[in-house]
Amino acid sequence: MAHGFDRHDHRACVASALSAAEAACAGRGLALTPLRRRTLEILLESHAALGAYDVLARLEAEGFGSKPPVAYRALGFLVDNGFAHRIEGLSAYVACARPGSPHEPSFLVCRGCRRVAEEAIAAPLAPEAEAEGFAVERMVVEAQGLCSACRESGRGAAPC
Amino acid sequence: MAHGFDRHDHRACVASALSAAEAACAGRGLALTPLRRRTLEILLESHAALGAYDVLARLEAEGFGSKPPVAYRALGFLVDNGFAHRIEGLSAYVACARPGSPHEPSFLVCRGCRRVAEEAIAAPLAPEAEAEGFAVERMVVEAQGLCSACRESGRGAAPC
DNA sequence: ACCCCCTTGTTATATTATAACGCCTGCGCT
DNA sequence: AGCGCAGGCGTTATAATATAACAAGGGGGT
Ligand SMILES: [Zn+2]
Ligand SMILES: [Zn+2]
Ligand SMILES: [Zn+2]
Ligand SMILES: [Zn+2]
Repeated sequence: MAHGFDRHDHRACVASALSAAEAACAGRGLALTPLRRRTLEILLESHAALGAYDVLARLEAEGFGSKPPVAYRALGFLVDNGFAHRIEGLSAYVACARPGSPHEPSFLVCRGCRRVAEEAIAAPLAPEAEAEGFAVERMVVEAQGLCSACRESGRGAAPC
Repeated sequence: MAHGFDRHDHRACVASALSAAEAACAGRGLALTPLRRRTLEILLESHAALGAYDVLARLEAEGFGSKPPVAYRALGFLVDNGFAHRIEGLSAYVACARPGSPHEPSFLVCRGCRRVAEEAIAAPLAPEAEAEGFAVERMVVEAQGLCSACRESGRGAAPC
């Protein structure tokens, strides 16, 4: 199981993700430019999913461009190359927990704190897809709910 | 396996979904008003996912209100009560293939024609969630890809 | 020097979604 | 009948997410 909700050495988490991204870019001839690298660092600061406009605000505050395409393009690069993932259920973006290697991720997504745990599970639906003659290109698997911290703190609790 | 991409008696499909919705509303004290019923009929016309604004345009053309909340509220009613589902990967809505009974749906979603096949699979991620102390409230399982018809017709084919 | 590709930046616009308020109707109550 | 309330539908206005299209610069190859 990947961490995300548990306590862990997050500096190591960030460092290993960044070096994996650097290595993957070097190996594949991709340009991890300052903008793209900084965008990844912003996502890596926590295991929470950030909206594109949250990322954009951070980038702008640090001297990068201020218009939506700046963030969307950097996020697109990260997602296309497997360094980040889009969480469809939140329209938000999260750093990949296993950068560098291709994988079909699935997620536990807390609606209280927006933190995300990335899991590696076998893809479901393969037999059904085959029966329909359907060619699966990408699987979206997101479990939405509440993490233990949010449950205990009452964040996101259902109104009486 | 549910239909969606295969040929089938679609009039029966629509009729049974509508009568299931009527029965469920009657049984649960829900008001299947003309607006809500018509919205469901619009979704049922095909197995393709429709955007909220597509639905709104249809409703407006038929004399209902023309502003977004009209469509969003009707769709919200249908989704909340299990008569329709939101396809997160398309920000779109599709009629439920098994209305009336609660279920955790999963979908094959064609990016060529936006048609959707609803499947009933066992939820993945349960053991991972338990290990994290995570309380799953809703599973999103969507296989994005191309249906056989779209593959054969070249719709959505990757550029050379 | 010149060209070409890529990256970043911009302007403008499209698409999806919700907040907040008013009117009306149906319904239970007195 | 008269009243009050809840729900549904309509509106206005605005928020949030996303992309199209174009301009400027850099850097490498020839
Ligand atoms: Zn970490
Ligand atoms: Zn949480
Ligand atoms: Zn059908
Ligand atoms: Zn198709």
